[in-house]
Amino acid sequence: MSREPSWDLYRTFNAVLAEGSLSGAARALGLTQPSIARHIDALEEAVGAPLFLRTARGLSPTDAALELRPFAELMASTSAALLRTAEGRTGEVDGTVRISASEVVGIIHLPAILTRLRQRYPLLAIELSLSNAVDDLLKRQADIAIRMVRPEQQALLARRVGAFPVGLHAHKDYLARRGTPRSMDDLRHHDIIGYDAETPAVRAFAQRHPGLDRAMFALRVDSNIAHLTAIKAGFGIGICQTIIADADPDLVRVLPDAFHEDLETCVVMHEDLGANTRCRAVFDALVAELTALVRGRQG
Amino acid sequence: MSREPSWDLYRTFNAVLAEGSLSGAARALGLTQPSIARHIDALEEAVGAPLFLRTARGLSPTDAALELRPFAELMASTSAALLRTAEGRTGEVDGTVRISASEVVGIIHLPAILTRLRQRYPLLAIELSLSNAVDDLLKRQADIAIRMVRPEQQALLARRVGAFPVGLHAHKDYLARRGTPRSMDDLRHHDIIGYDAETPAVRAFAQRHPGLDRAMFALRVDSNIAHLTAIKAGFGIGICQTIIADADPDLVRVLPDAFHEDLETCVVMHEDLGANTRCRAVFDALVAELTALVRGRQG
DNA sequence: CATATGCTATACGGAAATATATGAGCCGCG
DNA sequence: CGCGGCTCATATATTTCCGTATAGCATATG
Repeated sequence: MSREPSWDLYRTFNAVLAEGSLSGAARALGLTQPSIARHIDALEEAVGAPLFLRTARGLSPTDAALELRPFAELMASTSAALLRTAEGRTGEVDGTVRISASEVVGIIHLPAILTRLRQRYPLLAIELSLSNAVDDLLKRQADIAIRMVRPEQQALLARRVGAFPVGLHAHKDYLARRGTPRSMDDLRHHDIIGYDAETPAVRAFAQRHPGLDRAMFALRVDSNIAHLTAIKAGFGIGICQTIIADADPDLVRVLPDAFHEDLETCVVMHEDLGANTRCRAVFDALVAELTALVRGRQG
Repeated sequence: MSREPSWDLYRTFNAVLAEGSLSGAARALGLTQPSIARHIDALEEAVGAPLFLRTARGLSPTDAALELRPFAELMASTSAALLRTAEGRTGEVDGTVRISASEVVGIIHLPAILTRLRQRYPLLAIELSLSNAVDDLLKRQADIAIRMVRPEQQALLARRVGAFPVGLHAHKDYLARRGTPRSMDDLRHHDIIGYDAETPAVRAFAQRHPGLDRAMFALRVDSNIAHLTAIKAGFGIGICQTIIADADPDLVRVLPDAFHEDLETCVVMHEDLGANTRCRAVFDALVAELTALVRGRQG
């Protein structure tokens, strides 16, 4: 076997996949188109298979390229994580921390917390990645994650912060217009805001609450933030965290006894980062703030 | 910020960490010592921190280097996994598959299974990584893993093959010499083979079996294979899979009612490899063979 | 104390990879 | 139809990087 190819070829490979053309990749990487072409030629030689079909409008990836793509992307995110970790090793809390969280946490809860964090550590930069994907940490796409599921993974440092209670809510105008349901059965005559995609999480949810099925959803959307704004707009009855609803005097909890869930929440970090001053500081602050947020709710 | 450094620098960084010297790394990578020195200089420039202390006896890593090491190693194993995946994309089952398994599975159960697999697919090469580490798949250090814990990780394709029953066993010569225990309490007067390190798994085991604690272990060793050979040598009473003990007429099960465990076993693969002909074939074969092995035991 | 054997650091010529410049093909638009 | 904008491919010039050779230093050995 010939010697291992330069790892830079993988970076070029990523860029070509992302841009769809040699010249686009060249612009993205600050190189020139002939160099990119040579890189791709070399990589195809190394892996022993064509990776792209050359057309006049650019390059389209072959099956082989798509199969190799996740590996190259993992290398890219790992490299980014390495540079992030290396950044600002001054003993002070500076540099960049990348946090992965759900949309709701990132949009509703984190801003205030991050504001305080930034005031305390003026050199700290923060990147927020909002999604419900749960494998960000292992793909090194984030340094710290806020998760609603307890990670069973070793090599991860996890700390529980408590449970966010979740319930059905509606705007008071909606209830004035349509009446307040007295039982889960009453919900059949109401406008329910529910989920669209059939993800495993949604299926599990449906199993826990047989009274709420897809057929009765008047509005189907995956974004929990969209749920919240639809509730606030008086569209109907939907699910949101009670902490959020309580902060808005116009929102009313519906069927608090018949429907309630607790979102167990953890702050999670890769153990490799445990010794990193900056990540550690952000981790501890997130744990403290979120714990206080949940506790404050209970008190 | 300056442009991202060449990813090849990380490879050099790994080699210097592994070899402990510039010239050693140069030999390992097939480059020359001045090139390695330039790479390390460039990397230190890029991360903005010294990575090694230069001495006349080689280079010793700084804290910064140790902090960055896991990232660089992940890049290395990812690159290796990419090349493995790219290998032999002929539609046939050829190329290399890397399997991670426990020592016992890899040494006792797999050889026969792999023999049949190889006869069926003569072009298939197999790499075996035997350890009890469970994060091999996510670090891309293996394509397929055989696990005794159910992975809660998404992005992993897992299939149960059943449970391997485990029990206390001893050589018949030992029992002839020392008598057969009638109860767990009797074990206090016997030579017990137990574990050395205080890993979480061992702690959990100790909690399930309060009758067996570290103080009464006459031989403490972590390798389950060493347990097995010690049992066969007549050292004392130890734990091993009943399937293995049953194959040896000299071994006798002890206290079958008072002590038994079931090792739930899964074959696990990263979902990225689900479309890969070769990995898929090995995955399916492992599932079929291990299932038959466990079932055959029960029948 | 002299010698041998590691190691790193530095200087310099040559090979390799890069950028520049140019050509050819495809597509949309007036 | 013909033009401008995009693409990739090719040929040439330039820069970058690597290897060779050498020097300097520390340690081990007699």
